[in-house]
Parts: sequence; structure tokens; C-alpha cells
Amino acid sequence: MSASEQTNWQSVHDEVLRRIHTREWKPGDQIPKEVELAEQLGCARATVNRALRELAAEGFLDRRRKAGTRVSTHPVRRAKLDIPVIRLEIEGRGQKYGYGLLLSERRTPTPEVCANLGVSAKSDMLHITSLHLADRKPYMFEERWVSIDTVPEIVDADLSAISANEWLVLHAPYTKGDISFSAVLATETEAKILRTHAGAPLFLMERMTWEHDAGITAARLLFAPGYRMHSAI
Amino acid sequence: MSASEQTNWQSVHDEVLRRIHTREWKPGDQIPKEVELAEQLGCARATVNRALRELAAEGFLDRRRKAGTRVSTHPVRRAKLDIPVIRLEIEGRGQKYGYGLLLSERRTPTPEVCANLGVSAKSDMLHITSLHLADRKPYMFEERWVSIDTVPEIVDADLSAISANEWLVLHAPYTKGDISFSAVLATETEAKILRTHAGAPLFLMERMTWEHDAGITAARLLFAPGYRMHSAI
DNA sequence: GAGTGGTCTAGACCACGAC
DNA sequence: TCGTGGTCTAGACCACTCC
Repeated sequence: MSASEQTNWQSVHDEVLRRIHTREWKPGDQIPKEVELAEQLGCARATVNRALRELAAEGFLDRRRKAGTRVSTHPVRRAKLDIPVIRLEIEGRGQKYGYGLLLSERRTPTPEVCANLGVSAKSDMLHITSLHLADRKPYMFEERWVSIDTVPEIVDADLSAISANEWLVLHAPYTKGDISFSAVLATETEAKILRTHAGAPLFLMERMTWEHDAGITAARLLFAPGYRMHSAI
Repeated sequence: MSASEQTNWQSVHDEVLRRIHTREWKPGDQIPKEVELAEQLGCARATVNRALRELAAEGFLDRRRKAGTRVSTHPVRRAKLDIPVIRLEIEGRGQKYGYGLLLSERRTPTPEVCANLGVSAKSDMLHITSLHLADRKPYMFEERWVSIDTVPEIVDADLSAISANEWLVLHAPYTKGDISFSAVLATETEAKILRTHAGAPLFLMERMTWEHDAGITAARLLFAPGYRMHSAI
């Protein structure tokens, strides 16, 4: 600190982070209470509060009423993954986006979809498979189920012009969602579609969304070999 | 809203979210300005500000000075991945954590590490491989480089008792980090260590950290087949 | 230039939770 | 019980950016 500057919440944030980085305050240490820090740094308590709240959200601090604020002993690193619409992800890299609808059929869901999404075995659903391209090369193969009971308007959508995901983003906001990532081997069919060979390692992203307790959609997104998802932490 | 309740920032948050979900406010729509909302909902402008700021951070709103606040047309979904220390991740699931140091040698880095981490080819580094177990079964195989130039204290750490990651968390806070995820095939060596077969699909997490511009560590974490990383969105 | 969000302040009361 | 963070308020000034 020394002297200088207008004490805004960001400068408090940075100053606290600096003290943690320089190990002036070590993991597990209790740091001064808000009122004291405000006095030290010459600003209002609310300003300190804002800074410390952000630091806690970022995982650097543990805060508890009465117990005070401590430096995290195990800073759970929160990677913020931005999951954009595929089209924007591809275009954002300066590549040409392509999209093709492979199949769209109305049918009852598989037992697996029922269990995961929590819909009835007799429910009316749309089963869609499509392929997303980057610079004309297969980029991601998508297999998706959409509940017509929850989102009846989907049957009128032209899913050969707009991907199901983009349509859903605009027309069916969700209140709850789940996403998971894993590695799988390409089956023969998948390999053919993604123009690779069976047994290639594929990055799999599985997504499900609900509106309150009503299942909206379950999707399996298979990325072509070489895909890397990354993020700053 | 109707009437009722103490208007705190969370209730404002939820109310705005409700209006988005019910499509009272659609993607692209401009919503009332802070002062108006505060009036409508019967609270101070600062309270509305807090709620809208959080909603913007969550990706539901786009806010710009003078231009006002709009509902996002492409709600970039932010999956918040909590990346805990492996030990806590395993213990948190009620499994028994095990750890074994396989190798620790002092040497110069490979060209790849140099390029990625931005360290000199002649720099003094520690090359460590280790295996993490869950309920005595191989869970994750770790190959890591640590810069002795940046973190000299590492040479005195007993890395057979504490994993390099945990040691680093406690002793070498970083200011910048990068993490990426992909799918790869197990090599013969990796398969042997993870007790699977060559060609099995493995989930790969690569992490690098820096303190300002000084490279601290680069790690390749290979998870045993079946691993799934997941998150709520 | 003027409207909107971004932030700061000083003070107040509240609620959790350590003791 | 009572200390600490969590939040609200009313008012103020500032900074960005659209027109």
C-alpha cells in the first residue's frame, strides 16, 4: 500500500491477494476483521466487504460470521468454463461453421434417458442427431432428446436450419442443468460420422436441463479427436 | 411479487430470473433501469444493483452503461468447476485415499515443457511422477515438472509423504493458471500403471501455473478409465 | 451532452455461530 | 452471549458510451 491511490474495492482485493501471495498471510491464518482493514486501508467497511466477498467466491478466503476471515488452506480452484453455443465457439476462432441435421424422429425415450432426465417411459420426445462442422471438417456429433411434453413448440422448429441447442437457448430457458465430461472410444458408427477410426479417443460432454422438475433435454456431445477444452484458473 | 416479503437482493435476483424464465422478458429485451426496478420492488437502488450484477455474472444479463440492461441472447453458460485437491475429492466421496511417489529426479526440462511453461531449456527442474489411489485402486497418474528456480524450497519437501500438488498449494501460490481437458489413449506404460490396457480411453487434465511470469509447474493428470468430471450449470 | 450503470460512504440492524 | 460477517439504505459522485 504505502500511500497513493483511490481506495476502491479492486485495490483492496489486489492488496489482500498480494499479502496472500507474499505469504504475509499464510494458509490458515486469520486476517484482520473488516472494520480494521477498512481503517488500515482508508475506506468504508462496505468496500472491504465487497473485496473480501469476491476473494471468498474465488476460493482464496474462508469467511464465517463470528469466526472471522481466514486464508484458505485448500484453495479449491474454480475453473470458470464458459460453455458457449457451438456455433459461436467455432466462429470465435475464425473458422467457418457448418451444421447438418442427420435425423429427427418422434418416439418414446430409452430407459437410460428416462432414468437420467426423470421423464416417464411413455413420454413424447424428439430424438435428434446432428453434426457440427468447423471449416467443413467434422467437429462434434450430437445426439439429443427433447421432451415434447415440456417444450411442445419444438415440433414446429426447423431443426435443419438452426441447431436444437440454439433453438432451446432462445425458447426454453432452464432452471437447473447438469454437465459432465469424460473420455470414450469411438464406436464404428461414431467414427464414420466424425471421419475418424473406431477406437479413437473422443471427448464426451453430456448435458441435461430441467425447468424446475420437468426434464427439457438430454444431450450427448462427442467431439472429434484432438478436441481440447480449456480455461484460465 | 404482489406484496409481502422483505425485499433483499436475493429476492430481487429470483424475481428477475422468474421474469426471464416466464419469458415476460425475452432474450434481447431491455429491462427497466435500476431506479425503476428499485421503485417497483420497494428497495434501494444498491440492492437492485447487487442482484443484477450477480445475474450478469451468471450470464443471464448483459449490462452496459447508458445502454441499459438486456436479457442475454446467448446465455453463455458458465459451468463452475471446483477443482479440489485430489485427496479431498476422493475422501469427499467416502473412499480411502492412497498416494505413491513413483519417481523424483532433478533434470532439465523437455522442449515441450519449456515452450508451454515459458522456462529456459537449461533451467533446474524437478520431474515427478506419482500415482493416486481411491480405495486401493489406481485413480490418477500424475506427471509433473516443478521449477526449482521459481520454487527452490521444493527440493526440501518430502514428496513421498505429501503430493507435489498439495505441497505447492500450501507453499507456492500462483497468480496465473491454465487448465485444459481432453481425451487420449493409454500408452503401454500408462496402462500398466493405471492397471488397464493400452488403448483405453483416458481423461487427461493438463495444468500449468505461474507466479507473474515465472513458471511454477506443469502437470499432466491422467485419470483411470471411467472417470467423469461433472458440474451443475 | 446526457443517461445509465459502477462505485463509495456512513450508519444501521440483523443472523449466524463460536464460546 | 456477543462478536463477526451479511445486508440494507439514502445519497452522492463518477465513468462509460450512446446519440
